[in-house]
Amino acid sequence: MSLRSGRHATATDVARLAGVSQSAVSRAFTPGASIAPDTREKVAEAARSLGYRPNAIARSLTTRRSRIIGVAAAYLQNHFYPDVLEALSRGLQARGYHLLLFTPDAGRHADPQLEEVLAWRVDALILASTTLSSALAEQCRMAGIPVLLFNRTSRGASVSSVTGENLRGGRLIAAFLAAGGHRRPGFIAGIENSSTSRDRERGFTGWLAENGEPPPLREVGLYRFDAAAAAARRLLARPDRPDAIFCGNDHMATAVAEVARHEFGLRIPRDLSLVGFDDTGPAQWPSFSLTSFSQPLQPMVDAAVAMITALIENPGTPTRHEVVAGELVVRGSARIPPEGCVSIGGRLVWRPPREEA
Amino acid sequence: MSLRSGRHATATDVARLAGVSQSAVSRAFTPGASIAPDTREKVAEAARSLGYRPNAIARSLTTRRSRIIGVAAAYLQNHFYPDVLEALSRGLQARGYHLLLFTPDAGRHADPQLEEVLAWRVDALILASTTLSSALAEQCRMAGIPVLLFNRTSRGASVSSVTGENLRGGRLIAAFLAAGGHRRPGFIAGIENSSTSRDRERGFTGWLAENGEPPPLREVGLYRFDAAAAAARRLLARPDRPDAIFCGNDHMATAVAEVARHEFGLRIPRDLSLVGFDDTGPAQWPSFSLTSFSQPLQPMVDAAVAMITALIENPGTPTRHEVVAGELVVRGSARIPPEGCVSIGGRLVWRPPREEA
DNA sequence: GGGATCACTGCATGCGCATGCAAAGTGGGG
DNA sequence: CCCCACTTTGCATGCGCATGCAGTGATCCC
Repeated sequence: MSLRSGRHATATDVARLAGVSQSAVSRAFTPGASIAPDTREKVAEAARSLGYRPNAIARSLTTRRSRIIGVAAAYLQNHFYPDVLEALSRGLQARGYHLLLFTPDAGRHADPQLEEVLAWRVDALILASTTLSSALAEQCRMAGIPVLLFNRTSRGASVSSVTGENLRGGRLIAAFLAAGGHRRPGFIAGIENSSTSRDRERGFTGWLAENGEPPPLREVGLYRFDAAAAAARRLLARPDRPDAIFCGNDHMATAVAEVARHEFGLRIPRDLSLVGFDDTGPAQWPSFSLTSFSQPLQPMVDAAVAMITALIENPGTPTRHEVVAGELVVRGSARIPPEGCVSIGGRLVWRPPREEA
Repeated sequence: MSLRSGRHATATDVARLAGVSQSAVSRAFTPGASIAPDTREKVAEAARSLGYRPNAIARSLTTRRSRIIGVAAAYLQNHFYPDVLEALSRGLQARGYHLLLFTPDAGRHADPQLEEVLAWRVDALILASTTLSSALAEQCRMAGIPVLLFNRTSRGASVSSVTGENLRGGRLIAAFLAAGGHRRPGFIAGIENSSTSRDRERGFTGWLAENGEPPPLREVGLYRFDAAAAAARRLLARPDRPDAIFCGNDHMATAVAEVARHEFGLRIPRDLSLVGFDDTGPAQWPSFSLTSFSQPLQPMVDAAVAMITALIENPGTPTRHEVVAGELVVRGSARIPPEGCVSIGGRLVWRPPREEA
């Protein structure tokens, strides 16, 4: 079958068999190249019989485009990220890109080795995890490779990002809980120095302060299940236990629900209202039925794909911070305010009676 | 900083600056190559000042080793797979490999484009999904690239695999349920033609038949949440509703638990016993507290990493089918038999009073 | 009918690095 | 003091493909 046993056939092999030059073979596999239809056919024929496929590695070397996009992801326990990964992969594959996975080393510094990323000459890098330092992003940007932050932003507005409406979501949830008659709110933060957690908290506490509500009791859950469970234990063991808890994401909210029910015997929402963020995964199951501010997966991924391809194909593209709109999806985990609920597209969402920017 | 603006520095650039040949630079970055310590230092110095990193693409071209491993994964909703992905990535990164993600196109044929896989000259391919046809595996094997099936096997024993104890697990669960006094077992299969589902079912029904128990009521859940929920509805709506259900994996078991409780008002395990397979993710949460046959993640991943690197570095390695031992982890979702439970490493597991192979 | 336009094609070269080979340098032992 | 063994180095080449450039016919138009 193949010429040199074990080896893959090369363009030269195909050229020889088809009686054309290696250039012709290359052109036959390059859309839009100048080549006669029957030459193309001859080449295709020969390629078929040799089982030839252009070598993407070699192609990358000459074109200086790897068509590989690095994606740094950590802590896939949070269901949001696997979903993102799968959708991103599909979206980018459709455009001829593939994802190369980088996973931070467990023990050490949370950044995956920058070295590795640069060595692969990835066409772009997506940081899809709130736990990664933005130093990596900055370094890559300086090395000239486009970076996109997914579900987080960077302080210096120099790196593009796609996020949900963290600030608005936080405010809306505060308003929602207040409208539901809660007076002792609690908040479980994600990772302290992540923009996402900060914005959600800022929105939440901001609204409370502006509206004369007491500030929330606060614990840190690090976006992790076990840490959130521990935070919940601290919060619920207090004599002035909160009557509502806003969790930085759904993943932590499920942990809180477990602890509240199974360790403290609380009923949700009668004894405790719970609100999450993401509206994804187990949170939607009847057992949790979590009220949550949504981060619509497909729109966010679509935005990311569009931005990343724009950045690659047009290096001059200015950095942008895309904020994808979400809704406060109302389910059963939090007391429902007497007014403000509207049904949209089969979902119950909450809109504040008087909208506050 | 770099010579040609925007471009990455090359080995030649570094060589010029360090006053050595390009070969020396190459050797400086090749562990074990013949090079004097101070030459290496000069090179390192120059490389540092230029921000040079060897180009992995070019290196792959000359070494004919991409150090990329393709991994085909689909339906990351099932929590088992994200965990696998993360652990695999970490394990392989530690050995200098990276994962390139292939996702089957949503609509069409479930296989990711074989073309793509081959084009990238991946050093190996891991099929980590029960939903992928083994045709792909076969073709790759014939193309000379090592293939490893993860959590599935192939009929013709020509492709290596890592699986859990599907057969024994199925048998054990049958014995466990029988010992718990259940007399109307139900079974929800995964994907019909997946080896994993077949083996689990074979073990389950085999034991029942051998021990004079009635055959289980059977439905198909396709390893998917919604399909499993639908299967549960069919099963639970019957007049002769099963008193126990063995689900082909935990993901489906959670779906069944949701339906049983919230749609049929059943209490678990009083009205219905539930057993899953995988022992991972939400199944371990108190709300589900699922009794489940474990597929220990780290041992399975370790085995996979060892096998895949062996296959790459020693192409002659014979195909092997590694079966990683698991335990029937006893929690609260199924009635507990009067005897057979032992506590091991802080976990309650079930061992049949008289072991049956 | 002649020059020009056009569609193809092959040649040559380079992408960035690894590596076999030979040359050069370094000691050591006899 | 010479020869040999060993270490270190540079040279040349090739990995497989893309692409600028020049060449070859062919077609076209006046």
